[in-house]
Amino acid sequence: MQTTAGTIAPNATRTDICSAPPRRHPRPDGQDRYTISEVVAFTGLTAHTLRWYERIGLMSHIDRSHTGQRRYSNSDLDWLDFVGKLRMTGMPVADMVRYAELVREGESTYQDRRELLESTRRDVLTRIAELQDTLAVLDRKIGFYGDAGRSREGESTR
Amino acid sequence: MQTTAGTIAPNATRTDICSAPPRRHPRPDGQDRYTISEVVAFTGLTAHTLRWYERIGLMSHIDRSHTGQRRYSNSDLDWLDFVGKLRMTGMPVADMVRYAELVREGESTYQDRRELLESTRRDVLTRIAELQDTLAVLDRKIGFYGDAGRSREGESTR
DNA sequence: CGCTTGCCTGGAGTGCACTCCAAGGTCATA
DNA sequence: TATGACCTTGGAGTGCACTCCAGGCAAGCG
Repeated sequence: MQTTAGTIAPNATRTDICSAPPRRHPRPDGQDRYTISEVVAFTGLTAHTLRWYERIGLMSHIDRSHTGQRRYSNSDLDWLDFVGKLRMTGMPVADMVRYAELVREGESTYQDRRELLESTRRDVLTRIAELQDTLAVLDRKIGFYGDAGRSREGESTR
Repeated sequence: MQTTAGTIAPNATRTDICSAPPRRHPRPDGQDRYTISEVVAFTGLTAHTLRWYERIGLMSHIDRSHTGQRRYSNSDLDWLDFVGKLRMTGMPVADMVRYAELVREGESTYQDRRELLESTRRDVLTRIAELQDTLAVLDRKIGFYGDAGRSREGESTR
């Protein structure tokens, strides 16, 4: 199933007016009724996982075809993108569901959402710092094994 | 149980001669026979986890007191430190066990160990880049909720 | 029409990394 | 010497995030 994934579709009709990142969708708005297997191809998630996300409320109910099959939209794809980012921060799925609920509750939850994102942001900064620390340790050890492979590293499993 | 955690003990007798990072141990070498609960306090791991690490071969057998209780050494602490770093990279425990086995097998495994660390290093770099990407997305969204809290973000759960 | 392929559902199963339990031995302090 | 905190073991249990299964519906094609 070859799709036009990667097509640059300028989504001028969307509502994210300001500081919008250049989003690209496989098909322009209006023709965005993707089957589950197309979304699998776009996102790398499995169909199981997509259905499960819907079941637990991480996505609101997806449009259906007249026979009941899921038809995903461009904004579903955007949401999945964002969920993927949150997943990379190590945020538990339950917290993502909480965020999704806040979004569904409407504008009154702006403050809560902002706080949640800011706390996530702090977590990300911490994690980056930890990883850079780890990188330094790895570089040091790789140095031992590479250059001075002879001199014993002070390493043992105990 | 207050300990002298954080004490700067110059471990001049250790074998990591070159490019050694300034390691600090709660007690100097020679008096380093920590109980499991001391190690819990130092590392933040649970006693359960420490015993489990030993069982699965992530640590080689720990010294025991005359009655069979575990007594951890400074180099055990160093190893746990390193394991903590590897854990932060998202490396599966099974891979860490593999690395531990390589260390136990001796110098003949230098090449393998180096390759493992280098592949881990690449993973870490990738992860840092992903997180920085995520950070940009978060900052953008936080901007929406903060400054122009009124203008609708192009966000919905679908 | 039959065949294949794709999709549907609720519920059960999987793998990972712990996490806890029961039953008992040990150690420090009063 | 007694009390209570700490330590031991093998094996079972937990929580998370999927992952799969059985049984069935629907569409496209020779």
